[in-house]
Amino acid sequence: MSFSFEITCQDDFSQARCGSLRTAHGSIETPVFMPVGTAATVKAVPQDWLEQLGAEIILSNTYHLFLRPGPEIIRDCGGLHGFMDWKRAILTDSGGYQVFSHRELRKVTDRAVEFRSHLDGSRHVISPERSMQIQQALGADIVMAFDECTPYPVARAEARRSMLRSMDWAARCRKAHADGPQTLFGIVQGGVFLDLRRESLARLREIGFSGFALGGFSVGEPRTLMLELVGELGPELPRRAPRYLMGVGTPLDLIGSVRAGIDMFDCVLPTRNARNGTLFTSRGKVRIKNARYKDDQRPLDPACACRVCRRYSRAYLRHLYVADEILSSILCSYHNLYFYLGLMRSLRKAIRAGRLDRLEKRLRAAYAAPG
RNA sequence: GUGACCGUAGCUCAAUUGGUUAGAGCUCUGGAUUGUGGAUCCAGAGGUUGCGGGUUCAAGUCCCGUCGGUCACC
Repeated sequence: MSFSFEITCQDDFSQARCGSLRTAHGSIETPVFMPVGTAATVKAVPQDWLEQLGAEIILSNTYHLFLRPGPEIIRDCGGLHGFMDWKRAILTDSGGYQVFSHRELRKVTDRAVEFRSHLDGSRHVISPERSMQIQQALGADIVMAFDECTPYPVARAEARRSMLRSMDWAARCRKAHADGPQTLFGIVQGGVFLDLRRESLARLREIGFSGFALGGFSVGEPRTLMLELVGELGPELPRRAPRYLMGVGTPLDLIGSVRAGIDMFDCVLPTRNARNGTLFTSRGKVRIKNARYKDDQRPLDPACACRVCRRYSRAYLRHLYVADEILSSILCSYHNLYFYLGLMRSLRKAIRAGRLDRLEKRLRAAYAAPG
């Protein structure tokens, strides 16, 4: 058995819990944040820096790797682990989300998704079976079912039709999933309709998965609505399996969802925002391109112990960003991941100490709306 | 020195035969970014049209002078 999940601590005051996820590539302390490495790289962050940051698992993407360089090449290079020389755990997304975000390039039927490559316009088809096949070639420790991400806003009837299609696909993924070291997670859909979400979850439980994800959130719905739904659904997800909220989120989203019993997250926010000059600090967001930092010699976040904050000034970081220097992305991405992974460490610690409230209060002070 | 051409936003340029409140791109300033298209989007600021006269109901546009620039010729 190369995969297992053990709950090591349950918070007395909320649904939050700490756990340990075991994979063939090491164990993972939860709640965990998975940096996003779409194209077999967490953009601008070398693998050994990721190790230093304490990342125990990263996410990569079936859609992008399927188009380039192609699953055969990666398989022949020893799977994603060998290809990118990453010795810790990897989760691959199934490509379902790209079907959603590249809406204009696709055609969805019950059987499969036809789409045109965003790179060269070439035509391709991905079915649930094909997604499983590709993900097997990529060789991640955790693979996701191929789903349809329901957009927002959406009419209830359409949300149900979409959810049922995803559930049918989930069953096909289960069937197509080969025995081996990889483990398969199912994805709850149903838009913003709680009863549809429950129906989706019931079907997934029937099919049987080793982990359960909430998909289709943060697609434009009000943030409070998402947190409300996650607050309801989190505790209803199977207690003894890992619970994964896909694509989320901001620091406040994370803590709110952890309280609802979520164990796993991924989000492009820390890395994408880093490249766009928006940095996460203990005092809230810092937009390093702002003119006020032009001659600011203080560290980005005086309370942060990362190598960027120890060594460089805001003035220098701003200069790198404004001058469009490569080092800007590198340093900012490193810092933002340091912040996110540190936040997760603090969350785990707070759960064990029963002090989640205090941490949330502090975060809220820094990140209260708007932003 | 003589002649020709040109002076419009920080930069590069628009603006119908003279016709509303002189526009755009870039830059600049602020914001967005949630299972990543190294992408993109939104908003804002910025002008005595080199300067001074004149003609006209009306001048960035026509005329005169002046300052500055570029080129050609002495």
